[in-house]
Amino acid sequence: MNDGSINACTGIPITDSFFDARKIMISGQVFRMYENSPGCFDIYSKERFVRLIETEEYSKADGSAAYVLCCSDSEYRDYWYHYFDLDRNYGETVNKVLADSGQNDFIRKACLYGAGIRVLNQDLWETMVSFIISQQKQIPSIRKCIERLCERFGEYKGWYAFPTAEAIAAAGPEGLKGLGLGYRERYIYETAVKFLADRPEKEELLKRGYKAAGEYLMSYTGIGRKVANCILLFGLGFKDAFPIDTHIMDILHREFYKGELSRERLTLKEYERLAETGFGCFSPCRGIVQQWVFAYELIRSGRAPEGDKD
DNA sequence: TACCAGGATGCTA
DNA sequence: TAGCATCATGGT
Repeated sequence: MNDGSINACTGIPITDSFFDARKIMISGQVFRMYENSPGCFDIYSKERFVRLIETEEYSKADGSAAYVLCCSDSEYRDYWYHYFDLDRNYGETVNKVLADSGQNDFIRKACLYGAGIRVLNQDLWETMVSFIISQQKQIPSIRKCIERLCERFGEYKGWYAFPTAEAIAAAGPEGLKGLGLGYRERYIYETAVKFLADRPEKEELLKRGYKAAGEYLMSYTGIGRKVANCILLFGLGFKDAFPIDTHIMDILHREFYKGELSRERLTLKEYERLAETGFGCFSPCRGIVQQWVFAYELIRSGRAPEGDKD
């Protein structure tokens, strides 16, 4: 992705104990994060790029290696600090979840595994497109589609920026062919057109609240309940949003459902009830726990994606 | 070859 | 409102 011209690293140390770049990368919430070489992570967000390097120069409280974020003070202050959710105390969340998880061994293990996974605050438009693409696709395939989309429509700045809605809308409904998007081509094109017409502002959607913002997102073609919850969680910062996908359904059925129906025969309403039963106690940060549980399930089942470049 | 993937849509009853 | 078939494409 990066052509190699971006190597300067002035360095902002990140020594938070609850920060694990590799786990964040493979956790399925972000698709443009790569481990370039061992301990060296490249992250692209909207039109921005930053490099995150694991280093012995700084250490976490437990003595393990911390990180250096290669950007200026102002870039860190204005963008990446919030992007990595560094204004949130994850230690408190971990302790609360461990205390509230009761006798549920799966949640305890997921919390201990996922404690370094921060729920990133990503760009609204980028999460809308990314999670429209994500439906019925495996994570490596999602990453490839998004990269091809960036290379075709993104502005080149030494790396490819995420395409603007203008660029995708201007390409027309036929312009998205050949990227491996399949039936999602129409969803993305129509979403770009509506996004340009509405020009939704993040702050305004936040004011509307979780429910109304979700309903607005679902007015786009290709955004249903699950994708809307991903956008609410990763793009708008509603940390209580709880996306229910196939993996979460597996978990809910296996760990919380005590009935006789098979996994396929349970209705979405029943899964929502199970989610409230199992995870309602973690409000107002159910989404963070969801992300830990999701990531742990990927690892546990051997389906975690590789994060390195092709 | 058959099946599945961080689902959504449109039709039918 | 619920249940169902269908929707491209890539990977195993």
